Amino acid sequence: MPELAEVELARRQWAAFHGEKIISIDTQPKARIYRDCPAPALRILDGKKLVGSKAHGKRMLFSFAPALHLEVHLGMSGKLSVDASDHSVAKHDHLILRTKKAALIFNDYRMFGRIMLHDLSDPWTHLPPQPQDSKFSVAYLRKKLERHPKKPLKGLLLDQAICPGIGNWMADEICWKLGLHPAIHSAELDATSLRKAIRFVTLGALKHVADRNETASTTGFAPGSYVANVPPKNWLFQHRWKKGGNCPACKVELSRDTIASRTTAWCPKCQK
DNA sequence: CATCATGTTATAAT
DNA sequence: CATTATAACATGAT
Repeated sequence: MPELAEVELARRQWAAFHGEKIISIDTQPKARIYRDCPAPALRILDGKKLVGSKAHGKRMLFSFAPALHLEVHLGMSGKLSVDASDHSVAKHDHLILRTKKAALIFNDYRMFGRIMLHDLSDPWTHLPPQPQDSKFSVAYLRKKLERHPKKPLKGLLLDQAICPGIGNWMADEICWKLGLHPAIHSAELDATSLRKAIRFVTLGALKHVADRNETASTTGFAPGSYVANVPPKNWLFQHRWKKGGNCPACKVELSRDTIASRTTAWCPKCQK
């Protein structure tokens, strides 16, 4: 269920244990999340200290001293959580890193998620700018619009090489904020207003979904000890999956269809 | 039993 | 060749 704000929240679960040494590792070697990195290779983390972490788009990077990194992608259903260090392996717990204080758990029932190991000092040197970065400029977006003139707006927003971290719900939210139909071609778009809407939604999501959980997510480690906050009622998010959901602005019933091969909800009155 | 799910990627089609 | 569209992946909820 992860887009950039949910990914950031997941990262902070494990980040609460920066400075802790890994004392044992449990893996489910047959799990598909190991398709890029065989499970036995993770033994190299044993005895190493988790020293830091960061996120980029929907990816997370957990760093171990020295120059060793575990990259995690949650796919569609992946979850990171923490529990007491004697946590017993639950269904779909594919990776558990145990420290003296806690168990760091990666659980993913659909297994679209994945993990990778890197031994470069910085494995993330060639990633595109994130919407929350200063390099995500009007000029950057204008260049992308020119390069992908026939792409529907929704598809442009979902393209991780263009807008890293944006997923299905934020893409719909951005189209709604723009007042534009999600199938409109990129060639029709104005880079300035597009950037404004993207930043409003991504920065807002980080604030509503990730930051408001900060205190709870970094204290204690009982599963579910933090509240899964969501954007406010005047965001499309709160209405888009309800059957007969209505536009939070004009109250007209929302339309839905498959656009850019994903289910898309929009307001037929506000978005033309 | 059929449909759908907050994602990515290999392959096909333009 | 570059861009765009579609199928496939695996499991669970409805």
